[in-house]
Amino acid sequence: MVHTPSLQHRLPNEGAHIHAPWRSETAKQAIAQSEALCRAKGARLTPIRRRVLEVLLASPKPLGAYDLVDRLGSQGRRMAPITVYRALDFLIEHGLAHRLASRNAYLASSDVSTGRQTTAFLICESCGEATEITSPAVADTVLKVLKEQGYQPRARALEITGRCAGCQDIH
Amino acid sequence: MVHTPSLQHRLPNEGAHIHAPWRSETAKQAIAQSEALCRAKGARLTPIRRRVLEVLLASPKPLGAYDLVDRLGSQGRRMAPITVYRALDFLIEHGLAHRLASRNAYLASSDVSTGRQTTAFLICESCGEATEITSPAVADTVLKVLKEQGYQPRARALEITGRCAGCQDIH
DNA sequence: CCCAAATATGTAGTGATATAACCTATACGA
DNA sequence: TCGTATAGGTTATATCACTACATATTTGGG
Repeated sequence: MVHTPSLQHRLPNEGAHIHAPWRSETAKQAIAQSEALCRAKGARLTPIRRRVLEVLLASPKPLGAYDLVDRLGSQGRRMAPITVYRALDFLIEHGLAHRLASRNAYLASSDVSTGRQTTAFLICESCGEATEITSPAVADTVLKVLKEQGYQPRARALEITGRCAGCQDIH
Repeated sequence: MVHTPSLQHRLPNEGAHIHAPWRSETAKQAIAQSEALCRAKGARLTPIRRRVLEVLLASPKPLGAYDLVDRLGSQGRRMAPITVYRALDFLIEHGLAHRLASRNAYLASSDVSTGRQTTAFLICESCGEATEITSPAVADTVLKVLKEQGYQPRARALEITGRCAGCQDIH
């Protein structure tokens, strides 16, 4: 059991936050935040990168790189895979998107302000939906374990697989 | 850098255990355990599956599927990738091996007796070595978060990235 | 403003990972 | 021992990701 009162008592549910970026108002807000963040950093959120981010934000589920190719190319000429990968690299590097290694899929960061802290993804093995959470309890525990083993932590994403509430009884 | 278990497994660390299956005695023991486990379950640890497991056990680092193809085929005819993948499927299904999604790599389960409990892997982003640990603290925290979000837990592997003690100062 | 350097994108090809489809061989129980 | 289930062989292909190099665009210094 991990005790981190200073972090936990401020938040309900031990501080796990969830977000719903694919709803259009929220997505607009996310784009605005991303633009602000890039401006502040001198990073260039070009039209291509912005479109990739928009498509990711518009999807409730993580998308594969070639899914993105398809969706981005629906209007006009098909985009080369490498172009999408480059845009994804940019977005990930600046904390605007994440890669789910266990699914070879990408999703928009739902809360840009958290930056590159340790976040966790709950991934439903049935429907594939992913919920991004920032849980101090998880972060603290992970940090502690890393420290114990002499590892220098690198803020990365934790992928936790389960079966979401809507998929409990299926199959 | 390889750490000797005798130095680490008694750290005051909330009970996180590490293992060193690639040392031959330990590997032999692991094979014996695996055989016993398969017999008990009526699962067939065939020669191919056993060889794949042995190669995994003999490696201090996770191996890619095609690494396995190379190592297994060094004597005699090259094994088809699908054959290795099928063996890996078997081993993973029975808790004898794990897949590290973040690296597209596979490693032997270092403690067969823990079965399919929640285990965690500390993966060094520099040298690629992976340390399997079973940490009650991590398991509890993850379970709690899953429960909060209405997820039904599925015992899976957690991949935690960092930089191991031996790679702190490099690059 | 113009040019040079840095950054971003286009284009073609390839490497790396994983599986499909179909068939044959072997093991196991009735 | 025969039939079924499981394992493995063979060929081809799907899927994911990147290399190498050319071109275009942006940006800052003169």
